[in-house]
Amino acid sequence: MIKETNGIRGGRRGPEQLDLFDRKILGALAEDALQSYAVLGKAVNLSPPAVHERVKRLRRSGVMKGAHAALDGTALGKPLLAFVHVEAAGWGKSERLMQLCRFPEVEEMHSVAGDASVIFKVRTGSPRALEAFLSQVHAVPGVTGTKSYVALSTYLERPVQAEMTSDWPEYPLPA
Amino acid sequence: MIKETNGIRGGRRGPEQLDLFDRKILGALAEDALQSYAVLGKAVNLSPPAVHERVKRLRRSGVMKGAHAALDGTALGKPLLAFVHVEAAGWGKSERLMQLCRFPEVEEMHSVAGDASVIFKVRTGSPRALEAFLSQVHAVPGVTGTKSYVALSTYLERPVQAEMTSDWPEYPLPA
DNA sequence: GGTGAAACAGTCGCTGA
DNA sequence: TCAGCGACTGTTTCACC
Repeated sequence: MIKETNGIRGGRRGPEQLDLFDRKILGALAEDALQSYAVLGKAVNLSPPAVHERVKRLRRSGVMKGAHAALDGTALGKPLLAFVHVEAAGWGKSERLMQLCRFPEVEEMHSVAGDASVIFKVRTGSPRALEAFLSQVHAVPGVTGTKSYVALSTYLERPVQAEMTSDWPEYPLPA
Repeated sequence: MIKETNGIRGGRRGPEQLDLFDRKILGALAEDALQSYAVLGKAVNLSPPAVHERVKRLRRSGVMKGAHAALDGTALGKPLLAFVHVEAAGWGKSERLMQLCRFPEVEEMHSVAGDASVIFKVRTGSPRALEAFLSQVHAVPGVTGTKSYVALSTYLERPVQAEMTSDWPEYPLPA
């Protein structure tokens, strides 16, 4: 006989709900993934092994996919950030278009609903490099046009946040 | 007398150029910020203390700003990703608009050149929550309209890459 | 999930080139 | 002056309560 120690159903696996401890741990790791389990445990009132156990579980379940260094694009020689909207005849997502992801300048690629088929987020070293990317996009069969939005200032750029505003409509604007 | 051992000028400090070792280290840390200096050193053929010294220097100079955990939006209960373009009368960037960054659903905010003043990247739990965000945007004085691009699929989403394609125009499409 | 101990890696000082 | 080596400190991680 199987003892049900996991809450509701013993057989449930995968999309298990996250409790407040998990949210706090994930939020702290999203801010700084390099802090030790000791300080992490202090922040959430848990022992280091307990934190470690939860982090391992969160990584296994796929909620936390890893940790990445945050690099400064300008310092790396890529001061130009742009969002490129691609309009295409028919179904925009083609194998040919996805090959553009090979370029290290491309950071994101989404297919979207709206008056665009695909949106690229591109960080280049110069307007010339952005032009070269656009020429590559236009060389893809089916592409009918592009619209580029060059970032003048970036006021916020952060990873996925663990918190949610529980009830949006009534949520007050924070002071 | 000061010996010039740092390449060109001994007195230069701050925006020092990155050599191939730095690029490799940064690239490896962008992929996985949690790997030890030992394996990092093996990857770039450097001793662990040497790698550590370089990482410290890169953090001081601001090229590497930190490390963040990569969380899965869907697993966190935020399956809906959207880019919201804000059109505003006059200069779009207002203090009132920047307060929207307080919402954890907002991940990016850029002022851009093009037929939009500001672009938000928003990750919400439901269409209802996105609607609530849009209502907050429209409540900001000066905002004349919004255009939302809801992501249907995300084909690529990665941090700033350390590599650059040295010469874009002639760069061949990778197979 | 908490407590202890062992294994491990990060960190500093030293030596050699 | 810089890279490689060894000892100390702190963290990770395991077995047990």
